[in-house]
Amino acid sequence: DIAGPGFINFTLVAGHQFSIVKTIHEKKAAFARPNVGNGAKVLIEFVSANPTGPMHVGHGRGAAYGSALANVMAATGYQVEREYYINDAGRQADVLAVSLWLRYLELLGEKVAIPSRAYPSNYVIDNAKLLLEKHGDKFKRPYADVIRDIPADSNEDGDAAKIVKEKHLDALIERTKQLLGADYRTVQDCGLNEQLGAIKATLEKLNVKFDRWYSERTLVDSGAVESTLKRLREKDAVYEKDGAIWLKTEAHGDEKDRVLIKKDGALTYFTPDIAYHLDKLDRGYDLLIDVWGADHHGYIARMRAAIEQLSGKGKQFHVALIQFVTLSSGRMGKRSGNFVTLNDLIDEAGADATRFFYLTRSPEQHLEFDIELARSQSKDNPVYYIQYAHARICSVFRNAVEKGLSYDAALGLNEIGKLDHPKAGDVAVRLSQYPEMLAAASRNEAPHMLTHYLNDLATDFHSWYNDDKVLVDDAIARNTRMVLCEATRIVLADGLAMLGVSAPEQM
RNA sequence: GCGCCCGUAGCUCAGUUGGAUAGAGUACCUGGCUACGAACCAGGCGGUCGGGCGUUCGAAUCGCUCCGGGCGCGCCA
Repeated sequence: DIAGPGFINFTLVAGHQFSIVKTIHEKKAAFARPNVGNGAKVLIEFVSANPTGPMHVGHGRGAAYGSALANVMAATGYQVEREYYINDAGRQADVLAVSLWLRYLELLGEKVAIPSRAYPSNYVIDNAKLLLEKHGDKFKRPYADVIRDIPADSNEDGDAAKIVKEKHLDALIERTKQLLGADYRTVQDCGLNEQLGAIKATLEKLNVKFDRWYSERTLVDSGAVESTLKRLREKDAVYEKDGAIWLKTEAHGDEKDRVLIKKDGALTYFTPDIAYHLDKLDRGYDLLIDVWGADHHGYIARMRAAIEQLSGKGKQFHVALIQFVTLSSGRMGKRSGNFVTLNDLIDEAGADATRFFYLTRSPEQHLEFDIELARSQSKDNPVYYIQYAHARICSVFRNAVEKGLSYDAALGLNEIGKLDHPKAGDVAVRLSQYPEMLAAASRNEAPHMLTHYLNDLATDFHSWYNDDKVLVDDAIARNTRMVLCEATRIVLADGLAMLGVSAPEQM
C-alpha cells in the first residue's frame, strides 16, 4: 500500500523471512559472498611503520583497518594482497644506524654526546647491547675521530634550531659511513632487523597478516628509481629549476610542483616512493589502496599526480586516511619510554578487544581509545557482547547432547516456517541483511559497518534467546529453533573472523 | 591565510551516500535468574543533529556562511 510520497509498503507472507535459514545451512558462509569486485586485483598497503622503533597506538588502528578491509574485500569478489613497505633505505634508517652506533660506543666506555634528534631511549640501548654481544668491539672507533669538525648540536626549540640539529645529525651520518665503511651496513642491519622483528611480533599478536614485506632497499638496489625518473622524463613531466629536478604535479591537482632531486644531488622521500607505486602498478593491480595516517593527507595529491602522469591510473589509487588515536582515562600498567606503545596496549587490553575497539569507529573519525574499558574483563567490554552470543549458541548445542535431546537439522529446516516468535523473525531478517551489508562495507571501504552489524545481530539474538527456550521437548519447536541458532552462529563466526577477532565456544 | 577531517543524548560513537517518529553503548532510575550461560533481557530518563541562510515533496546527510576542535601546508621523512 502507498504510504505517503515516495513510499510503497509491501507485506511479505508470514514465515517467508525464515527461508534465509535454509540458504545459510546449505551454503554456510558462502551465502554471504556478494560479487562486488568482480575479480579485480587489489593491493592494500598498510602499517608500513618505519623499522626504527616501536609502533604506537596510531599504527595499530591502521593495522586493524587494513587487515579487516582486506578480509572484507576478499569476501566480496576481490583478489586481495596485503603488503607492508619497509622504509629501510632512507635517512631514517641512517639515523637509526648512528643512534645505535653511538650507544654502542657509549657501552664501550666512550663519553658520547647523543644528538638531540637521534632516536632516544631504551630500545636503542638494548639494540646496542645486542650489537656488542654479537660483534664484540669490532666497530669501535675513537670518539674524538667521530666528533671532529662536526657542526655543533643545539638543545633549543624552534625552526632555526631544528635546522642546526639536522645539520649536526647529517654530518654525523656521513662521518659514521666513512669510519665504518663496509661495516656500516652490518651495524644498520642489526638495528633494522631488531626493530622489524619487534614490529612483526606485535602485528602477529594483533592477528594482522601480510602477504609480502616489501623492502625499499631492494627497490632502490634494483635501479627502479632511475628507471622511474627516466619514464617521467619521457613523459615530459620533469624540469630543472634552481639546481633541483622538479615534477610537474600542480597541473594534476597538487598545490605546487614538487622536488624529486635536491640541488645537493640527494633524492627526496617522494622519489623512491613514486618508484614504489609505479612498481605496484607494473605488477598489474587494478586498484591500489594505501592506508595512511591523517597527517599525510597533504601527500595524496602529489602521489596521485605522479601516478596519473606515469600511467593515467590516478583514479585507481585510493588512500584511506586514518584519523588520530588518543588515549583516555588510561593508566597503563607499564610503558616503554614515555609513550604508550601498541605492544603495551595489546598486553593490557588483549588482541580481541584492541582490534574490536579500533574497528568500531569509522576511519575518518578521531578515535578516543578508552583503555580502562577495553581492558576490563567485565560485561562493560563491548567485544564480549558479540562473543558471548556465539558462546551461548555453542553452549546450547553442548547441552542438547548432554540432555540427550536430538538435533535434526533437516527436520528443523523443513518445518522452519513454524517458528512463531516475532523475535525469531527479527533474527532471521537480520541474517538476511548480512550479504548486502558486507557489499556496502566493501564498496565504502568501511569495515566498521561490520562491527555494528554484528552487534545488532547479537542484540537480536540475545533478545530472542531470553524470550524463547530452544531446548524444549517438542521436536519441531526444538529443531526449528536450533537451526536458527546455528545459522546465527555461522554468521557471527564469519563476521568475527573477518574482523580478526576470535569466536570462542565458551568464555 | 589556504587545504583536508570532525562537531549527533552527560560521556564514547553509529546513521548503508537525500527518506518515514534521529539510534546504540555507557552513566542514572525501575524490574527480571527453581528455564538452555544474568558477560543477558525488559522498561524509563536523556536531542534546536555546533549556529544561521539556502536547495526540495523531504536534509544529520547536499550548497553557502559563521563558530569550535584536530591535522597538514619543506630542496624533512
